[in-house]
Amino acid sequence: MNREDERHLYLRVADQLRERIRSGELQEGDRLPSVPGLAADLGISRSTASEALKVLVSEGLAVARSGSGTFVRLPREPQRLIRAWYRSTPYGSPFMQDMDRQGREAGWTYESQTVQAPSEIRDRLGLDEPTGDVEDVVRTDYVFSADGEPVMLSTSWEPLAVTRGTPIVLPEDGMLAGQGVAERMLSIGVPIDDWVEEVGARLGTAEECERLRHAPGSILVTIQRTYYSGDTQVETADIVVPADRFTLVYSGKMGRVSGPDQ
Amino acid sequence: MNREDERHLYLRVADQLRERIRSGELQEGDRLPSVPGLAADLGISRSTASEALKVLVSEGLAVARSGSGTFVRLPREPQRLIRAWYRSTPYGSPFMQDMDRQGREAGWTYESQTVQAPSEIRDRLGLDEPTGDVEDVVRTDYVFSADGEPVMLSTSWEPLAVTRGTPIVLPEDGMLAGQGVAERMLSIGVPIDDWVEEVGARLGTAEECERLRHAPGSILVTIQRTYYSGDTQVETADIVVPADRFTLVYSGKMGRVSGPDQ
DNA sequence: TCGAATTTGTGCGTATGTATC
DNA sequence: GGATACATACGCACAAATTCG
Repeated sequence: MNREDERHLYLRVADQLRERIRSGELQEGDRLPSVPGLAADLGISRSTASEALKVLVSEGLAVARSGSGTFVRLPREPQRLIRAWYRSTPYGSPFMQDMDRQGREAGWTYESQTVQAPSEIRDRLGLDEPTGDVEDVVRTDYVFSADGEPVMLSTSWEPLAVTRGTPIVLPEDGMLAGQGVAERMLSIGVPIDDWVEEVGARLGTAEECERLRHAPGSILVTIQRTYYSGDTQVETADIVVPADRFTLVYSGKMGRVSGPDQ
Repeated sequence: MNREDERHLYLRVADQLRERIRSGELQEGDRLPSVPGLAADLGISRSTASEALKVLVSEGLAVARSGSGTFVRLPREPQRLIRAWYRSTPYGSPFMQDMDRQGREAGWTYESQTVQAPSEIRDRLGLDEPTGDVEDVVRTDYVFSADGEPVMLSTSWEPLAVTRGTPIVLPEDGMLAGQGVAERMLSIGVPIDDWVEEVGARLGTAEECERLRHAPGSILVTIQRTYYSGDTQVETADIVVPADRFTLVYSGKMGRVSGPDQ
């Protein structure tokens, strides 16, 4: 298990703790030895003990709670997030459906503001160069949670050219709040025909990890989703989910053309 | 940009450095200020300066080279890998098509062997418990390259129950070598109707990173692909691509059922 | 409600090892 | 070899969060 007899003290201490987790001696939710405790037991400095615990946290095997302790957190089998079936449904957003299917309680918080779209978003929405300081999109930041635990972040951008003057300018306002983009757009006569998702992965920023209550440096799966009505983009969103919690499931029929440009 | 006026010194220093990268003052490959340099310039301790640089490294914006310095490493614009259009085509595998479209020269090496499927693969292929030591799948390991550079690894599993006694038992043998699974299966009267891809991300193992000529610890996007003919699985594959090189593009029409179990 | 004890996190200092130039 | 750089390891102090009596 050990590589090259491990020159560094903090790595050896981390190995030792990891082994106690692997063997089952320390179980999910158990408290790991405290920094001062470890230091005293092993005759090492508190800094070194702290470094060792940080290794486990960065590996996702533990979470540190300030003032309380460091606790074992075994990686769960990632949940499947279905992203290609039944995309349009009259009852709630795709996320809610997915959580329902898995018997978990979905929740979300959001914050909308009207802004001028940055250039990357302009590209994705097919907007022309801005004229002066005109605000031309509604940006909504979501935090989605399952059983009260934050699990997905999303930033949605909707062009005011599409929604201005309609009852759904603010996504989470009015009768169709929480209904998903497709239903809201349909209600103002803009049916969404096609979707495109661009999937990647990267390390989470400090801010993202904090909002997801994840260790800094966690791997995130990123989705850039764009919705089309005919040939025009009517919404685009940046979605991130922690890679250790979710896998995305796409599916389709073979040999069919199913993209927006055909 | 800053949240809650950033209580912590090392985070403020990190912000400052990040801003110098974002603004273009520090470019790809440039050396960031050294730990002692930062400490002297800003009147902070070396430990704090070191912590600030670690933040950028953990965000993937910089790499630290012991004895040399810490250098800016901007993420490259990833290539798009189309995974939902024109899945079945008579001319070459989906990977070849994709590279063609981008004007890059596709290549691959492979190695096939007949083995007994491990339990996880049995699940994915819907195989029963093995009887003794019977070998029941053909496993093929691929390394795909673009312009001579390795960019994608794939391990494919095909049940012998489907291909035994046919000319395509070995994927890269005979007339249909390099033609993709769908064409090969079709040639023996097994049309592939549906595909399912499960997408995740994780750190690459040392071996994977080496085979991809990537730095150890790179983030990989993982795909578990399964092909169905009717209700039976006829192939499954584990595909990995470096997250800094590729994003995956999926697309579809809204509100259609397009999965294998409907 | 308050305070004492504990724990993590941050920040400072120093020293040493080792890689790079 | 010498200078410089990062990484590890030690020490200490204090702040902030949590727990518990």
